[in-house]
Amino acid sequence: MVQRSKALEILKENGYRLTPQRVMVLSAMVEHPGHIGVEDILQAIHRVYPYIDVATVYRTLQLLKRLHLVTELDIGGFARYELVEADRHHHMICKECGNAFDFSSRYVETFRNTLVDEFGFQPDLEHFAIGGLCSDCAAKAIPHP
Amino acid sequence: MVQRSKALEILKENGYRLTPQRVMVLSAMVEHPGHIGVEDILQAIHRVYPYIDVATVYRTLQLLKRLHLVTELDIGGFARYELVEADRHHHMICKECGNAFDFSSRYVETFRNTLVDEFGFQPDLEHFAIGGLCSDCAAKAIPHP
DNA sequence: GTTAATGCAAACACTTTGCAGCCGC
DNA sequence: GCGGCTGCAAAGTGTTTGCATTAAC
Repeated sequence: MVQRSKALEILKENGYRLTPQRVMVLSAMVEHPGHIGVEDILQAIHRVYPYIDVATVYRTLQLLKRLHLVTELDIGGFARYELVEADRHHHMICKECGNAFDFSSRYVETFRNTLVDEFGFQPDLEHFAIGGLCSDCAAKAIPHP
Repeated sequence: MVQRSKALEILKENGYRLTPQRVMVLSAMVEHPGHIGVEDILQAIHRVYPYIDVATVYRTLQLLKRLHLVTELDIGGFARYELVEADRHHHMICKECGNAFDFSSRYVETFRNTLVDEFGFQPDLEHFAIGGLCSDCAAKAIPHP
């Protein structure tokens, strides 16, 4: 995983300033591993520093995305972000409870190979997410609403 | 594929009224096979009947979705819709040119089985889409922007 | 004639942008 | 001290909702 210090270093190397806000966004993401929404980040930081603005968080996330330090996940109406990890993994997002579960990229390797071989399509597996029902919610599955 | 007449029948069977607006939304989708956004639907209908409202289109699409006549695809900031086809397929969406390509569901069957077996997660493969680079755009690939 | 569906406008949630002042370097 | 960064406020998207009127049945 990308440590916070490493990320800060990369920021600096690319000529960006190390502001407390940027550090706090990174800290929030380190402390909350996995997919995290802007609202969550904001809330986490607010406990420490109540004056940070949504716009700053968005701008910071865009910056981190541009530097390939975080990835953006668009499923479900709003964006979630995640620190880039050394061991790539992907997401199953339950449409019922909204929880997200990870699975290792090795599960999709054969699938990926199929797409490349058959269609020459190069899937972007960093942004890969799949919706569905988690085992819990599937158990209490509801008939058609 | 779900024909328009069949879809209208299903609406009727479920006690919904057959309004011209609903027929027009269905017609627009039949004439524009594949993933289509609300804006596109609106534009298509406006050529024939300029008074239809966005809200009506959204409400109609929600209704059709509830009846499993269309599926919704959330990738990329706004929703796209598609008539349910008899032969399920999925989508590769090129991030460069925006084109969408289909691939048959048999390519994901093994992948699906893995998720079910390993995690008990029931992926919703009607809503399945994957971003990436199509072969054309991959060929003219650009280094990091 | 009932009742559901439409159009309109207003509200919504999430995200982006313009700008004056601030602060990391 | 310079220039990038922040906070604030305002605007921009895409989508949803409340409500009076209209039209399908």
